[in-house]
Amino acid sequence: MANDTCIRLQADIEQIKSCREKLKSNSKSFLQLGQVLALAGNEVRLKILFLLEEENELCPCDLSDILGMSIPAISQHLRKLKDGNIIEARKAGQTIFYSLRSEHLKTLRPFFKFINQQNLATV
Amino acid sequence: MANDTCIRLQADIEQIKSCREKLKSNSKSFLQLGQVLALAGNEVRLKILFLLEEENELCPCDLSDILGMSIPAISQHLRKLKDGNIIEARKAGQTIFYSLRSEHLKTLRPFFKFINQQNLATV
DNA sequence: TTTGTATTTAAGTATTTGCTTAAATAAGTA
DNA sequence: TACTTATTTAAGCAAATACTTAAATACAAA
Repeated sequence: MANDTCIRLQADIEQIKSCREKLKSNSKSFLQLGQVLALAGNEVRLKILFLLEEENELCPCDLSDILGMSIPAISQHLRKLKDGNIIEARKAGQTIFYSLRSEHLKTLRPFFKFINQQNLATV
Repeated sequence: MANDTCIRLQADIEQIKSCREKLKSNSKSFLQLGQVLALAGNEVRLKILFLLEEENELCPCDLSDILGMSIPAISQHLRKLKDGNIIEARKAGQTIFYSLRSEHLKTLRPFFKFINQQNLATV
């Protein structure tokens, strides 16, 4: 945070002040949305989320097969998604089924929509 | 990619096959969307994108003031967004104004909408 | 109880990320 | 021309990320 040169001479001080306030009043949203986007911004996790939306629920073993990745790698991605409250777990015997939490569906649905639209466009 | 244990005994082979195909036919979308989400998944860059949407265009110096960060730090974030084709630059004298590229607005708008909705909800 | 299956956890590591400081460009001004 | 301003680039570094392998946990069946 070196105070080198700024602020610039012709800067619109009012604009800068207003921007600072906008950030401040939305700070919670930026943190919250940023976390969800950071999780979805990994290609493996994006695929996992997409598959959970499509199939309703899947277990780590199935995801490992589908994505061609090791089980621990999948499990660690699932933990991140679970820690971020994006997915939840259901136990059935020794199998654990993961599914999307409805609270975040509103945020995620535009992504899925985008993917399905792209698919229609290219086929 | 250790082939440790999977696939599980009661796995639905058809489901796994169908999922693999879904991923394959959408592979371009996952790559593309994943890159945009990875860029937006950083809180600083999310704020920059939000501000560019609100203010139309801003220069690195203004963003540095608004966000309270060094100019090089801002500049490097802007370069990432530019490399990802999310923003574009316009030169005016020695000042460079950055703005959102319209192609990606469709993907980004739900985020801004979310932020503004949250703001309404909490005020 | 032993064995096998499904999953998680832990430790190690190579790569990426996001900043820092210092130097390099580029364009206006004196 | 030299000096300031706006921005980028480069090098260095601490922290985070995403995998690996090996060990631990939990449940079910023989």
